[in-house]
Amino acid sequence: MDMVERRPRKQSASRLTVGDWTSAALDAMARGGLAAVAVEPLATHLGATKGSFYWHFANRDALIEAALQRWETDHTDAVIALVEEQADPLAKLRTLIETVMESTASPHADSIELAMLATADHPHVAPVLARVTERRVAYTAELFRALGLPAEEARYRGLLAVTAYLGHAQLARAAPQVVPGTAAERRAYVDRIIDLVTAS
Amino acid sequence: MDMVERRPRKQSASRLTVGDWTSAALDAMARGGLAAVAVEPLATHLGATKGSFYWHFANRDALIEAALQRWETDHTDAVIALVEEQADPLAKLRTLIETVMESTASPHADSIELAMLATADHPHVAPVLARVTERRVAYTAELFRALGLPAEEARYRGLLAVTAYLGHAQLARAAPQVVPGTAAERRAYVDRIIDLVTAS
DNA sequence: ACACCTCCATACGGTGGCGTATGTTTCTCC
DNA sequence: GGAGAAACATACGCCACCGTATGGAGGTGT
Repeated sequence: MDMVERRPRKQSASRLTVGDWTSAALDAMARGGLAAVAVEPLATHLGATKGSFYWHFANRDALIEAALQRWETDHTDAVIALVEEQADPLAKLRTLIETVMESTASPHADSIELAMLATADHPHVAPVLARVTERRVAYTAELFRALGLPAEEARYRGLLAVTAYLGHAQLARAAPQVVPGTAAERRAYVDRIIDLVTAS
Repeated sequence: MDMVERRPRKQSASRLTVGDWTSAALDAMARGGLAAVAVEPLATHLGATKGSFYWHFANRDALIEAALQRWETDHTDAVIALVEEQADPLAKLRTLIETVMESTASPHADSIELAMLATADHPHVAPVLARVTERRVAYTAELFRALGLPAEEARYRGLLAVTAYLGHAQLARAAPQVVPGTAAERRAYVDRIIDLVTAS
């Protein structure tokens, strides 16, 4: 019943692993949302059939769970690692906001997150979103604390930063024409937000 | 082919109108998103059958279009009317932000909007969202202009305000535990956002 | 009171996806 | 090189929903 990977063996070219299915699931989610994570279309996309899938997973739900779990670990780790390369707290903060705002890291990941927000009520998605969001607020608040702000104020700033990020993501998708078009304008826009959030 | 209402007649109790169906569609959308706008479940919910529906509408798509159109007109009018009751621009701005942030107007409408954001890519939803968002940014920018800010700065502030609104809506849904819990805290939080956006 | 139009119910065929049952291939190991 | 397990393919029944076809009930005008 557990979905752990067996010992790798030789892994001949035309045989799928649990990882292949979860990757395909995340891809599908980035394109068409959680509803696009459907067994039969995925199988067709991978050049296989359902028979393969139901050997690796108990059902569609198990695939969703596996995909979300992998996204949660991969995604948060990647961003934090990128930010922690910076030395001082202010540089970290700027790097963090610039990264998530411009989605330099991965537009793919951004699509997945939008898809998750679009299905925030889903029993498997909700806890993941809750954890990731809480972690983001906490981490950003920590940066503000390192900048010398008191705990309450730092937490508040973290909340504001995450709010701005989420709002920007929604805005860019719901009405791309209102958001600054050129890279330079967008950069100025992000700078402005950073100034606002970091204003004493 | 046109879906205009016929002359009202007597309208016996157990007969459905186009308006009944669109209302039910918006209700369903508030509960389960666009996917919940399904003909047969709606018919059951209304105590009718598909036969009734397909007399009033050409297909499911026509119902979605009608529902979205009604939401667009009703919703935008309601908020603007409420705000325009205020006298000076600053009071208008505060009323606007407080209203949309606290969702005092209608939690029902808020659910519908979240559902629309969740389906922002849908061919019928996308243009509605684009228009509404643009109108919000423009209207808020107009308020800032009335406060004496230059056009470019006003537009930027309007963008920021809408961003904060959307982000807050997403945050409240994706991670309710991170957002201030008590009414007093929430009020302070909103006040703080207003200060930030209106800061010179 | 009869024909007529409006509104709706019933019944049907079609599609897409889920999950299962049961073969069939391919690898592994001895 | 043959047994057994692992990884698939095929075929099936099932459900939910869409859209159509057709008949029937209820108002409407004359």
